[in-house]
Amino acid sequence: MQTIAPELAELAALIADPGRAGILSRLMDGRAQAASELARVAGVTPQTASWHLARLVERALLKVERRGPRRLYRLATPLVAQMLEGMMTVAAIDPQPSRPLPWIDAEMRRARTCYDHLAGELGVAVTDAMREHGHLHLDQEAGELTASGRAFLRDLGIDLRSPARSRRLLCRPCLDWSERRPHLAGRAGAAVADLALQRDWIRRRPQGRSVEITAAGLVAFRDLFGARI
Amino acid sequence: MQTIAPELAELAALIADPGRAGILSRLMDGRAQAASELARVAGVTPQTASWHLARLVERALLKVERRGPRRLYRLATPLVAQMLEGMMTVAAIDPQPSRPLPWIDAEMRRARTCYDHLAGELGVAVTDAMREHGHLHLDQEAGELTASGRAFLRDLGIDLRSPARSRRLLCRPCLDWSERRPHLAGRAGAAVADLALQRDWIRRRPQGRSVEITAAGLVAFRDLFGARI
DNA sequence: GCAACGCTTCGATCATGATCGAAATGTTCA
DNA sequence: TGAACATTTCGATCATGATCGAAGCGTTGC
Repeated sequence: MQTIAPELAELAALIADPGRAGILSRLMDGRAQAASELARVAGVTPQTASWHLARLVERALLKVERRGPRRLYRLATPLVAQMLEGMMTVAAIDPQPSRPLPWIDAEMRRARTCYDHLAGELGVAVTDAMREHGHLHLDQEAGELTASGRAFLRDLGIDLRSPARSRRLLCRPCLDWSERRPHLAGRAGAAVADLALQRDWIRRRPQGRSVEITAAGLVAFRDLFGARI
Repeated sequence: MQTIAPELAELAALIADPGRAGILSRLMDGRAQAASELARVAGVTPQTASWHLARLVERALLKVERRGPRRLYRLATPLVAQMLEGMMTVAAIDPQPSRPLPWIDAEMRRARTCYDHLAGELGVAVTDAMREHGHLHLDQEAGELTASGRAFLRDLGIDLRSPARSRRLLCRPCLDWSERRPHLAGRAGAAVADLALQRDWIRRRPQGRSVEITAAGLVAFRDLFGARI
């Protein structure tokens, strides 16, 4: 039975090193980072990080662009982010009753971006609020934006039309590994996160992929979305 | 930045061994298999397979049930299957221009089950046909069953109502790693696969997770679904 | 109870790959 | 052109874990 198992193992081996896992995790916000920053989060020397990065690029998990004397690395495709989402979900479950759950950084748990959409308590609260207001149907597997939801996002100034065809799919669930419940992803989720950044409801923290909810953001998420946050 | 990276690496390390990857791949059809069968597909001795299986169970990727003198292993949750789907998708891409694509077993490419739904050429053909008949909207991220699609499945004898609430989500895409295009998954996909097995349109092959399309199945998929297969 | 069978545990061996110091490469700016 | 800086390459060392033979355990059936 010739199958894909060898490639699967090879891919997994690439993620199996704590340094490389840290690098990939750091890049899950979709932005590009310099090699030195990635060496820092991986907790290794620059030369070791360079070795790791070369392997990740070679296997096309990352792509690199030169910006002056530094090299910026980012996830090669959204597919890689989606794969990592799925792995983190399983990694966070680990329902070994005896073993205590890993303590997760409070800022990460509170609010972060997951590639292009909101995650953490914030992401789940916004999703729950939209669901309660009838803007959204969502379960672990699938999601659907209602007419009410389309109108709601339109009123917020989000244009969901795109150069694609008229009938479009906007909404998918993404299982939040820290909250263990689904939050809004897909085009609609990305649009909400974009809006929040543009209106300064959230700000990216200089390091890590957690975000800070501004005072204006707290008001907006509560009043506009009805989120309990 | 305390994050989930160490757990991610640990999880990946578990999949990074070719033997364990083969075992997990073999179990992707959702059924339980005996340790000896899994040793065979992994290409290792029974004692080595036992060691691998113990690690996978300990980390809750698999669960085991004793059936007489033998032990049957299966994926612990659908979440594990979904994670492996995502990894296989990335593993199959590997767009290194120089390296030739792995040759994929013809039977696997033709038709197989992906946990609970159809995959391979068959899965994609059925999905495409449903899409062309307006039963389905599907892109890489999200999916939606139309009213026409609900009626179509109802006429086939598929009852999509479940003990859950009335407005339900049935449909998600699953990126087919051999065809590199999305096929139908979620509750609707599982229902179609169930139907095909019940009506003997497909038969599970004794070993491996590829399935055989019967003569009746070929007719059914072509005439009932309009699939080009 | 005993034999047959499936599976697991133990112990020793062996290979792979992660690491960092040192040095080289490449880019920018003066 | 030369200095400063980011990153990569090279080489040697070291730790982890995959493997299988041999032996042990547990279940079934006679």
